[in-house]
Amino acid sequence: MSLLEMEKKWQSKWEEARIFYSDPKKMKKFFVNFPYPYVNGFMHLGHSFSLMRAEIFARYKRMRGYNTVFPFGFHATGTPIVAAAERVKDGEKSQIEILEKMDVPKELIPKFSDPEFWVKYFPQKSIEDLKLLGLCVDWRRSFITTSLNPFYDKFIKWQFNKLKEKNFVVKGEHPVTWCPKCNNPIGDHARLEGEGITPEEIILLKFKFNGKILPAATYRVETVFGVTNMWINPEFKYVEAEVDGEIWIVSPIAADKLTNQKHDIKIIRELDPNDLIGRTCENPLTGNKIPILPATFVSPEIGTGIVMSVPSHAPYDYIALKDIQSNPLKYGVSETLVKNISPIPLIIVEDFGKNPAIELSEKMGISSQEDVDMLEEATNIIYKKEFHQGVLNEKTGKYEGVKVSDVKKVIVNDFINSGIATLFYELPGKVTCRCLSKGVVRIVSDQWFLAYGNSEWKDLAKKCLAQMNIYPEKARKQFEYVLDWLKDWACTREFGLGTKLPWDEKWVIESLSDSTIYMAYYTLAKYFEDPSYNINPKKLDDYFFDYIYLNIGNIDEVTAKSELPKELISEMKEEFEYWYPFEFRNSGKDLIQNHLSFCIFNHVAIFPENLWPKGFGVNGWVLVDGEKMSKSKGNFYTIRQIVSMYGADAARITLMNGGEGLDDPNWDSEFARTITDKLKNWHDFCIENYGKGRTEKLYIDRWFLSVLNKTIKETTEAMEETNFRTALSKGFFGLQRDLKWYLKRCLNSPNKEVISEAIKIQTLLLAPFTPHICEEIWEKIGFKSFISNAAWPEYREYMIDKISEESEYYIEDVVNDIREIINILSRGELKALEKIEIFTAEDWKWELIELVRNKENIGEATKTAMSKEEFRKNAKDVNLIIQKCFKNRYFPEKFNEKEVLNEAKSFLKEEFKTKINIDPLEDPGNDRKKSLPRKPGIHIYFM
RNA sequence: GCGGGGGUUGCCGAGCAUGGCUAAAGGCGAUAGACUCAAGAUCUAUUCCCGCAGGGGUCCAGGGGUUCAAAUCCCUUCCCCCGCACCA
Repeated sequence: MSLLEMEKKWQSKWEEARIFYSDPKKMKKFFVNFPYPYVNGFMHLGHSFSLMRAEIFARYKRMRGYNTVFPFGFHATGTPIVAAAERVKDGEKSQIEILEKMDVPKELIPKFSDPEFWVKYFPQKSIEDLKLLGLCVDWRRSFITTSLNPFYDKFIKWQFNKLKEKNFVVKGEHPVTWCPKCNNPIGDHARLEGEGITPEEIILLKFKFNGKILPAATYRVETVFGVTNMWINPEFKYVEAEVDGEIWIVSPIAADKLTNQKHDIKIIRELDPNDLIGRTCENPLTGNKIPILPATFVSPEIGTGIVMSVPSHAPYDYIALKDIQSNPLKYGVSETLVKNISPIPLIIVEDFGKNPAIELSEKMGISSQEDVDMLEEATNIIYKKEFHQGVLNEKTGKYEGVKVSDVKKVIVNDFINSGIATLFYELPGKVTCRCLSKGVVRIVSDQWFLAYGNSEWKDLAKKCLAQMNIYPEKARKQFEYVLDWLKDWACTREFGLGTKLPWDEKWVIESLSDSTIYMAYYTLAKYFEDPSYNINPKKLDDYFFDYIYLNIGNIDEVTAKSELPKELISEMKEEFEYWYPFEFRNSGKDLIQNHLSFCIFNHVAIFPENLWPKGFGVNGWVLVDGEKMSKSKGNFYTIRQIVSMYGADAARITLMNGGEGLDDPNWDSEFARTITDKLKNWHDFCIENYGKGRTEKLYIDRWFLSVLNKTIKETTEAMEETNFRTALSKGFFGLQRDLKWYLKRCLNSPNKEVISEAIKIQTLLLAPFTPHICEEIWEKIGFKSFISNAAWPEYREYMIDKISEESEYYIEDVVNDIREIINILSRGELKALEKIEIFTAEDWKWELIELVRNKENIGEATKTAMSKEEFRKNAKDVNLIIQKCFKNRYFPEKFNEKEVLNEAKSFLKEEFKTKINIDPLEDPGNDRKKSLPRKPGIHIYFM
């Protein structure tokens, strides 16, 4: 039978027997889950590693005797699917290609213009794929999110009502990237350019100009103390406008931006920049009168089109100033106006002198304000240096002596409070919407937030984390950091699939926010998804979830309202109470800073302490043969591709062998290719050897039983910590090596009981990883029930036999020594051996070791030894032995070398295909003298 | 910059929290041999350098230190990866 057939066979047997359909039982339970994937495509290698960790742990715990449940849902909330469907509708080529590349049948593609079709198609395909991988999932509990699933919809509404009751959902405003034409926020997926760009906060400083305001936009408020002049662009028109009751002068584009940022704005008239150039305005902070000068580097697109000039710390300003001072007439200003302008240094930085901008501009050889690239670079360097290391000087008044990075926020607040500055948002790069319009920043008001910044809430979350298992424990710090740092999260959108905010239906609950406590929903999904229960979602409201999840209300009321049988409601409630909380949820480490932390927050907000999450596992991102997986590199694989190329068992074990901990696991194609044969060989070996062999007990059998038990111990420990790679390394590769040695040592004649035991143990240890082939072996060696339900092997302490392990190391060392000598002497060419003689150490050498074992140092030891006549006459060897022992701090325990060697004699004979003499009476080469304890003298005779 | 994780012998990766049996597991790759008409698979050996008797030398990002002894402890420098959000 081919491996593929084997996999098919067992997958259908599992399904028939419904062995992974887990229901409450009077047993200890284990609840494993995985963040449901977003259903805009097939599941791929990236998903498979994280979910495989959940899978392996689930199978392991099942074998450890836990009633284990592993449910699996699908996520459809959010905008990407809607946007993609929209694109299909528009016949957009690139989107259609994406689908084609996924091997979606051509005739189905038009159907993808409906988001609902995605939500039907991909979950179904994903389930197929995951079944091919052999997951032990209870598929009765699968569901999709959003209002397309009325049950889930009700559940999310309940969740948000709960949060609202506790004042954890609050209203506020926040800036978004916005398309003025579509009248919508532009998410990353809806952009032609500018992915990842988000609004940045900048400050407008209100310079006074004849009762009007010249608002200069800046990231660097602290430099207002050093402004020497203002810049405006002489080539563009400006406008005068009434803004929140003041008269502002800004570029027309800036006027538009202000409208989107909640400012009341009315344009009064257009303004020629030349009417401003040459005149003076007033620094609102220092009261200094400063000239308004022309500069072409000023862009009307950025900020307000008005720039304050700080030549000491801004390369642009310095260069522009130099330009104009060297040739005022060219710029149409009088010489007297500019000649006395000199930079005002404000910030002290270690690696620079007084005027960093001047130094750096000159060092880089920037000559004109048109050298944009170099100016940008210089600006960046200076900004970073000054922000992180800079300290303000005496010109900055009360801020003197403080680091820029420490005082920036304070300055901003001070300025805003005193009315000389206001907040403004700007995009740090160009964002273009799919409709080709340019994105702007818009302040969205009446936005709803989850108040993760709330300190009481935070404290509860931290308490929860402290009680949780984190796998690996190393990741805990990261969680602690994130819980501290999380701020309020905008939890509603105006667009996309999802559940409507129950009390404000213009909003849809955002995708990360509707996925925080849904693990509790799995316990009920089994009922909701089964039509035979005839549950009407319209009847299910908060009262229902209150009762099931929180034990609020009474059964009679719930029965009446839901129109469901009392017994069913009780069963559902008991089901939830049985399974919850969950023990293990595993994901990529990228979800630490949002989803997993949100999961903690929402649990502690809604559920009592006994229902808080018990454990999270996190892992790195899958590499493919050492490289990041990406579609453009052509190393992007879906689960179905992987399974069809290598088979499920090979794929599973390859994934788990790829890595553990927080390191990025590596999918090794070479390993995947070669492991199949190893597994197949194991299968064949089991069938050939199980229940066969000699009945006589030998010394080496004891050794192997000891090793077997040590392996069980180490593998189990690794499994408990979800260190699956270690588990494979000990429990498979290590054991295989030991088995090989065992077979060699007993001259391929294993003891029947021992070999059968080994076959059982090895197959059991492997079962979570490669369940299909293990089921097959299990069946063929005569077990009637599934290995998936078999008990994990128990470690038996009394089987551990230190002495036989030590003796075996000794034999190994002897073999290695003999081999080394042969290699050196024969130099690669094969010479036939005549015989090998082995001489064990004389008793007095062992006695010497006993004598010096507890001595402080070599001198002490030598002195003691030499005081005895019998050692004195072998002074040279005594010295050698003492030195060796002390050098390695290793004093071997005495054992009967001759006996051990004799036991292994036939093996040695077989191994070297020659005669072996142990302690022969004749010793013509005086080889016995060379023997040391645990290191016999060896003499090799060639033909 | 902040927070986290790392840098080990051709590659991947153990070991490092409890320093000594560590030239440093295992896998992969490579080389040689066995098997085969042959390829693959499998098996055996080798895979830092030197060595015609089991030995010696140099190694674990760089530098310094502690110690009888350091890949392992301490200090310092350099380098890489991830996150810093309103997105699934």
